[in-house]
Amino acid sequence: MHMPKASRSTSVPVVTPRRRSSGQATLGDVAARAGVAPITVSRFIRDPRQVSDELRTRIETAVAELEYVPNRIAQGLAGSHSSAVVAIMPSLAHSVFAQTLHVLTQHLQQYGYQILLGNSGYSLAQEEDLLRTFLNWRPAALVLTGHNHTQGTAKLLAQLKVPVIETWDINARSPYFQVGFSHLHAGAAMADYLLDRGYRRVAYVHNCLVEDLRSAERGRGYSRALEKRGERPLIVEARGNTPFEAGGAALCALMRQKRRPDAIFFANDNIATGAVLEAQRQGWRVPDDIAIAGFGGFPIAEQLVPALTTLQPLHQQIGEIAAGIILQHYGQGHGDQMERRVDVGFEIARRESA
Amino acid sequence: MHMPKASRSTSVPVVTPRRRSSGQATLGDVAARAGVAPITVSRFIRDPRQVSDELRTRIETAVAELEYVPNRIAQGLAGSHSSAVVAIMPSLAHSVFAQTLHVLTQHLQQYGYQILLGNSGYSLAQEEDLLRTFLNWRPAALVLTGHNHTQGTAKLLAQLKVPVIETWDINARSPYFQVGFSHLHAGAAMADYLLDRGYRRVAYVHNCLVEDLRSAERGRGYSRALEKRGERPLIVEARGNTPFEAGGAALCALMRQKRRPDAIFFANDNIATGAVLEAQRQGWRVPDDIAIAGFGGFPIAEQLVPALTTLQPLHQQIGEIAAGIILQHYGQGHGDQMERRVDVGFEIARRESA
DNA sequence: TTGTAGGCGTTATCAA
DNA sequence: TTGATAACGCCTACAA
Repeated sequence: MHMPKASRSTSVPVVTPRRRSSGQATLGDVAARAGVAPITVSRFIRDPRQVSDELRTRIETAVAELEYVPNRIAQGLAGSHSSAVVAIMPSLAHSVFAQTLHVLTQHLQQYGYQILLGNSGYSLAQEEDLLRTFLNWRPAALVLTGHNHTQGTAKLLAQLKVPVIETWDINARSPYFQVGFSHLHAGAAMADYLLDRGYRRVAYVHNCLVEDLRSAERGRGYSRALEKRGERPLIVEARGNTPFEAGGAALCALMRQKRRPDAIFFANDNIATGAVLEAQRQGWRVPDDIAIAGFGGFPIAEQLVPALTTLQPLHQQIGEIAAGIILQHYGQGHGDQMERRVDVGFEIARRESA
Repeated sequence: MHMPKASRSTSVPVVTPRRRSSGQATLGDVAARAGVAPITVSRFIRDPRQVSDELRTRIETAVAELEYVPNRIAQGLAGSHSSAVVAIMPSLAHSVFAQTLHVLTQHLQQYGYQILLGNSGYSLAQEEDLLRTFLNWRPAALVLTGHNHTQGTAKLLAQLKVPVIETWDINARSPYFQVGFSHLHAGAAMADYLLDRGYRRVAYVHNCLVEDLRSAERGRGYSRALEKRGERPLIVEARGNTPFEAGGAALCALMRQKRRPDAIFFANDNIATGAVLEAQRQGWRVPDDIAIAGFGGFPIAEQLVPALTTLQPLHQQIGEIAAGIILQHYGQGHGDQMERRVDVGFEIARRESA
């Protein structure tokens, strides 16, 4: 038994060391119970093969009996990084980002990683702030959205030794992992599709999220495609309390113009849906009076009457691939691939509305 | 200058202690530079008023010069709690939870809290697992969904000394903070509304998420209301790849029954939307052939043709109120209220579909 | 394969 | 108000 040294010249017999702990079993507790040194348990936890069969059994028993769960905080402090994966999203109100996060969470959780969530509100400055804060958690990896960052962010990222993954966008010059697709190509592809279908006056309508650089990038792709075929681009901002309202309002505004478009490419399926429903209320026929196309491949698009033609990024896997990169970096999961740039691609879901 | 003690009787002159650190300035570095003890800097960081004016100035300078940023991991290990707030959600694929998280994040971020995100997939067992892991992070607060937990979860929660907030549901017996509304009442309210409108054969259709206890609770409310008025409840499960598909399929199935209902109450607006759109395809008139009501007050509901009657929980504030409780507990934010149970209530948005 | 010693960066406790 | 000391729970480096 452990006997605390007597305090100098006082007669106080035994002072129980007051513990600050949370009552959870620790590595030391397991070690004591199994009759081994703490470091052996530590090895067992990280890689059971490093421990002999006999000790392994004893430790396994002790772990089970004490319901021991490794303390990730302590691991993080002692090791070079924690088990936290930082994810910074521009918004969670958008279902696509929520979806990515959902999948990311699911995959990383089961391998013992935790998600530290940041919400940048489409602001690059906020992204940098969040990054500064999160780096103090010594994350095991970073998952960001897009490849546009402030200089400060770039500097911080450059010093990091853990994987950094940029999602949703692909850009040749980034030094980090990327999982996404080219929004420039996507915008051009939909514009080409509409032109090929015979529409000539094609407008592009996006939400007024100033900092959503990806929808702006699609707009650039759209513009280039139109100009290449001798048509004049028309980019309009939609405003409203909800994306549905915004889409409906934008449609009405465009239909009132003297030189009204014959097709509209919306920056996402929600505003496109708003437009389809507004057309229904107004009695405009889609696609005869006005063709409507969306972006995102949201589930609602397929159910609308008429069903919405949309550009569907194959983004379901973005979260999954991002998780895979992290797991593989740390030697977990199934080592499928490890390319620095994964283009998940997109396809045009050709339906009735355009 | 600091001189390391000579190792016992060896002639090795000076062994530079190898640092494993990441090169970041530590509390000790700041203390050395300011000529004070580390603990004094620690106090300064947590509450500058605890330090005399003179030392405060010196420490401030040192912090600035070294660009010192506290290590959250170490704080978490040594302190009674960290600056992380754990949020465990049943899913992020559902926009309502994503929304709550979105707001929670926004509010807590600006006060220096970080969100540790868990995804329980509607499983109480998983919730317990996540909780065990997350408790090692010594969170400053916990935000959970619902008041149903495993025994293990309950035991863990009972030991905690930080605020625990259950969201989305209200139940008188819980000892924790609660922010939400009564799903039992909500279900009954919509059933009563439909009965009051003259519908007699009212069915309830919910998604087949076995563990979504809240939609089941609304179903119970619906059943009670019907029985109280002498009608027979009919509860049906909707199945499909997407909620929209599921709603459409459920509608078709019900319309084919010999004793077909004259009104359907859907467990959420997405499946209700699927039903409205399916009715449109099938040529069934809503509400004349079949009345349709939803739950959730999703933005799409208002835009549909016909617009969807829905029960709208006033849930926008759930995340905000939860954040407020946490901030107030730690003496931050604006001290509005601090009731243990906040009923955000709901209202029936009466529209064309029922 | 197993163990010892010391450190990771901070805060709690107690004493001055 | 300030400081010395010992946690917090684990991991790295090195030795046996």
